[in-house]
Amino acid sequence: MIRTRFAPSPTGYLHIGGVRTALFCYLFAKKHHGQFILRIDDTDQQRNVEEALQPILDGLHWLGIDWDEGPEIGGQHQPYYQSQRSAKYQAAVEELLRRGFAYRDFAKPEEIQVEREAAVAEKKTFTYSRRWMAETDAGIKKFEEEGRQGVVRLKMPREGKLIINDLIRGQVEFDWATEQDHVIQRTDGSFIYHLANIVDDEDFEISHVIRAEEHLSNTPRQIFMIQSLGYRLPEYAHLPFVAEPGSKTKLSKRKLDKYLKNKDFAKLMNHGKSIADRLGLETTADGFNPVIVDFYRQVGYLPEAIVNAMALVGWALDDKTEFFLMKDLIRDFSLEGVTKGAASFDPQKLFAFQEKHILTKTVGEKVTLCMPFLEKSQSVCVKRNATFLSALVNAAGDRIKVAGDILDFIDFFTPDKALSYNETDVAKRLTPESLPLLTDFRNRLAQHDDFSHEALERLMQQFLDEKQIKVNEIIHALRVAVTGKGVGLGMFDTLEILGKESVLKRIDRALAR
RNA sequence: GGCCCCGUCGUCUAGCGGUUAGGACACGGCCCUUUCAAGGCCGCGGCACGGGUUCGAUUCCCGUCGGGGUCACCA
Repeated sequence: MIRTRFAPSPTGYLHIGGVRTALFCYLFAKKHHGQFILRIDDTDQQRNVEEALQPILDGLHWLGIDWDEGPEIGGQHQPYYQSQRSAKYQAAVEELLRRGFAYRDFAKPEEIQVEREAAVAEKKTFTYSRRWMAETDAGIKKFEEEGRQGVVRLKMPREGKLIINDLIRGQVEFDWATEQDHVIQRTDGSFIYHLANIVDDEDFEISHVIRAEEHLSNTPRQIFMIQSLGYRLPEYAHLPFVAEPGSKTKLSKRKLDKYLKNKDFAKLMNHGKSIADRLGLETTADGFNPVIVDFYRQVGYLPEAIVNAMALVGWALDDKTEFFLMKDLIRDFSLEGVTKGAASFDPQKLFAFQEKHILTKTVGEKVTLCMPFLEKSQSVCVKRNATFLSALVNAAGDRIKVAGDILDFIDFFTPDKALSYNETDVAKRLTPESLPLLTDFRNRLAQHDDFSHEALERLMQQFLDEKQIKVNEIIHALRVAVTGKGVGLGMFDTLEILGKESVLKRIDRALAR
């Protein structure tokens, strides 16, 4: 049975790089009819674990990355929180000690630091002298009488090689001598991640450890523990990490200021922010930015677009296929298709996937997606029914890229007498030449009852023929009069959707300016 | 600094000894057009460098350079 796991720490947000790792773990498991497990790495006893975990769970649910065992649903290997698994870690530490693969150490941090700095000065690999190592009760007692506090360290081999057969990178060699005697249990008795990690993987029967490349260097010490405890060695697959836009540096949530200097990233952010502002959402950089999944949910991206985009950061099926839904990915995913080099997060490409995916949605689906955004809008709105919204969404067509873009058309919901005007457009389009024509056309409209798109277009054509003018000479003025803006939907769609009463009121108001 | 990983258009990538080095996003131009989108067509643009191996290297090997990761009583 193939079993993979994703092991986030409760940090309060789901990072886009984490999504990619979780997705690949999920896809690999599902592809092979296996199971995907979610485990929570909360070994450093944070408070508010539940609170900091919820956004991560919500994000995964939203994306459709569902787990077979883990928080909320439990499973046969529970608990899935590392903070609740101390007894197992304690047993493992004791076993390591008993077998002589670990020892108690009483060095003070500053004493280790002196040795480490000496090694750096000599440009050599740091190797701990084991001066404060205690392997007997007498030794332990002696150090304790000096007032020293002990930790448990791994007694790493100091010769020979380790060869890791990585499913993505092939054979990777390490010299044991370059590895260090890492701490696995702290002075206060708590456990270090690497220890907890391998104990859990064994306990959860994880067959494939699929994680980001930054863990490759940590693998030797984990394998040492696995072998020392007689556990089964999982397969390893180290993914390239997701890098910053236009760079090869690992993407991090902290460097938002830097990313915003990237024009494409800034564009994505500003688009999202303009929607969030109109919804009255908090947009502090800490919780609202394109590195965090919740950003996309809040402004109305499609989860399938995010999944599609992230799947192709570091993976490809062939030289042409780019559109994938989750089911396609499960069918087509393979570790052979995973790239080795770090792949940078491309905001433009992600947006392009959003455009492609929303194109597949019906008007009805888009209405459902847009509705919550209108309901949350801060603007003063006229109540409109579902038919009205359908007509609007239909006319808007592919102008609605994300659900929040419906707010671009908020003027359709504004009371006629509260319509705001873009003064630049007014100055440019409501000219002495166009105003008389607009007045004439307004009167035609007043005598006309059929406000269907087709009828209005015929009416306009008649008008143009009679006046011997081109459509350009009036239509821009008409648009500004009716919507207050120089850009918008098709003109006849606009008139039809607004309806006769509204259109006349708006034109009159513009003419009265 | 030690160790490890990586290196094809600006970006994501296909390529697994012989290709006019393919696609996508972005960008530029043209067409369509009532604005804005969308769509159609065309274009720009790449194998980091130097040695080998080979009849032949983007592809295999070595080195150089460049980028990155990791070396915590963080995960």
